[in-house]
Amino acid sequence: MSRERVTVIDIAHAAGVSKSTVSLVLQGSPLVNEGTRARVNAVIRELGYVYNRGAANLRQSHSKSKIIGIVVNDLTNSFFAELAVGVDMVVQSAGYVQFLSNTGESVDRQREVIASMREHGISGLILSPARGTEAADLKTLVASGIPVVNVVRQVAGAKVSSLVSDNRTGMHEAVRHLAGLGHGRIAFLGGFPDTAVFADRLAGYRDAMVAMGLVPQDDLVISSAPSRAGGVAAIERALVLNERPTAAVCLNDAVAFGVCDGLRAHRLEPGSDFAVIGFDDVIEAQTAVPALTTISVDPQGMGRRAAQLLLKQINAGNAEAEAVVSSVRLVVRQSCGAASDKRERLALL
Amino acid sequence: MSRERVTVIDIAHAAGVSKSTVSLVLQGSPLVNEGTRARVNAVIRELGYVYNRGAANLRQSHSKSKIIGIVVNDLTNSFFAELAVGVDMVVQSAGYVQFLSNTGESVDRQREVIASMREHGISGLILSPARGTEAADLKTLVASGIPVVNVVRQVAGAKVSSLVSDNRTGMHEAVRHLAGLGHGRIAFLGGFPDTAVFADRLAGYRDAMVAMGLVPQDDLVISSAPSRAGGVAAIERALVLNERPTAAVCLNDAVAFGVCDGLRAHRLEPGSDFAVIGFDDVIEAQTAVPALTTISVDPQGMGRRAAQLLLKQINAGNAEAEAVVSSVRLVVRQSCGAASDKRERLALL
DNA sequence: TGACAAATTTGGAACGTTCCAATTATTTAG
DNA sequence: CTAAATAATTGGAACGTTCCAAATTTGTCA
Repeated sequence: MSRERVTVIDIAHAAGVSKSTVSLVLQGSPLVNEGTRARVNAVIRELGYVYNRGAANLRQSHSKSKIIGIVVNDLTNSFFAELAVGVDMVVQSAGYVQFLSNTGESVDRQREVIASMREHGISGLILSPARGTEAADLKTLVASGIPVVNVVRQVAGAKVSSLVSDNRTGMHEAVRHLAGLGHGRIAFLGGFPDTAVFADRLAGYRDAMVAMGLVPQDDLVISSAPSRAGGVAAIERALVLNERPTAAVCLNDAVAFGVCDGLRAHRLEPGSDFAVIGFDDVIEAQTAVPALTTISVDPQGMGRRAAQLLLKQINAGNAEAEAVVSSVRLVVRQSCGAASDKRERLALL
Repeated sequence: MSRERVTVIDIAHAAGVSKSTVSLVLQGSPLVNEGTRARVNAVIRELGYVYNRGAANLRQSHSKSKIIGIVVNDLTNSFFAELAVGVDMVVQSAGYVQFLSNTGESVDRQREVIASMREHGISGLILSPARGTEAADLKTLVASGIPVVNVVRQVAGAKVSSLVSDNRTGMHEAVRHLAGLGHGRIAFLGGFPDTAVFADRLAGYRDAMVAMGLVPQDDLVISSAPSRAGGVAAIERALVLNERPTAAVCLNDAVAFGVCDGLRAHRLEPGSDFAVIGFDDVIEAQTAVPALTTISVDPQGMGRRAAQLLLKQINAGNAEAEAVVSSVRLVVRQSCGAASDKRERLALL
């Protein structure tokens, strides 16, 4: 079935030039005569030649493999799917192709896939590290000069670039908005306490509480898995407190959706009976009912930026690690029961 | 920064054996003495050697690159994200790594990414073809002996394996269920008429209509983009018909969600005022409000099966193209206003 | 036209692995 | 103890490209 491969030598032969010339044409070198170039290109098309990057990589530097890796901790979360799409867009148009793997929060799996990607010679890696990833896990990778950009989560002590959203400011905004609507008992729901994201967002929550003259009570901070199911669990616990909160900021949109589910299970309507704000602005946030008020981080844009950052580092040879924080903005929709929506809601009744 | 690479020769030297022996160890050959193997492995770890698959591929057959490609037409659709996760699971544990690309329904982009993947020497490809893909687009790929498995959509005339869900039977089930609930005017909403998926599902709809003694009227078949926005548009058009439908089967879940949105915009509550059934059973289907009655195709399982099929073909050398249709089942939830849910609904009032 | 410069082309040595045939070391059988 | 068989190891060619230094062709100017 598989007829034998057409190589650069076959092309050279058919075009009546040397393999070196063909190679030059392949690389778009300006050194070759226009006529020759045309002839070679014609033969290439005619014989159906396909470039063998493996062979080329053997001779060239590491950083020219035109492969980047992207490994995320949970691809079923649409935030990461979006992120991957963003990355794909920019690497694709830069002529790269991406290895994508999902770790499902397993550091073992993560170690394996990164090792596998290294064997294949990736020029760079975009990583949303699994929970529990340590700087040591990235040690050999960075030592070998492969640029790494961490997204979403940082790894303490790792000398790699990172792109995270402005978690603290974002959560600050969310709390301020709720306080502005008159809420005093605002809960912080969801997330694993040992993650940087949790810490940052919680810090923003606390900042804002004191800034708005409220008391950040520890029992209003309820951690859980950062998932829809986690959200349900968290609101369950919040609703049995002696002094129930009247509003909540959630670690992310998934948790927020779960919180809405949980509220309904208790005959409470999110938006009118209880205000909830998410974080991320995943696609479903705007179409859900009620539409979710959330902090928009534009996952696809974040993917694009991460890819650009990575490509910059790849091309720069050995740029310094760079930490960029991506700004976020509050998107007010219905789930927080904002004034404008209240009017609309009343009009319906 | 990047210190020079450790090669098999360095290992050989340090372990006091020849490079051939090291190579044998790397491949887990039984020909090498246990003592030697242990010594070599120790050195490998010690020097931090990383296997260079590019070099190995140069010498080995095409089919051993341990890379498979997966290209989908819309990664932002969580159906495909799920599918990719399924594929990743099985290829990962088979020691493969996957190139993943998104075409966004562009055949040009698709052509580019497939070409790029070929250059990198993929051993096989899982493809959910962009709209408008023709058999000719896959011609060179299959001619070069690279196994291809089409998923979700087939490409007429292409001699490649395919894995599609049983669209016809699934839609048949959906319609029969609605008819059983007493609905007579059932619309078929969403999808582009020039796709095989549309044709199959529509056929199932028509089958079932006549089987249930109903008349399949053409004005009840309303095509649109197979997206949430398309669903909104489709239901808009359905609601201005002289004789409004009272229920709808939708091309997929995305359309169904859009239909629900559109219904609410007209003060109609999906589930009680109008029955809607989707297709795919994406993750959100069970947590949405109302939970979506839909035809479950288990996207992740489908990804796993596609990957298994592909790996089988890769290992077989040159297996025949195989067309497998994956069975589906109706999952009754709230959006169709099924009896069990009506009771629950009444209890709430 | 000759000399020099510029433009183009080229052979061969790498790159890091696998594979083959051949070699050497170790057992086993007689 | 030797021959044959078996186990283990090995050097070198090959894979398809790029890179370098050198060679060849073409063009320019006096």
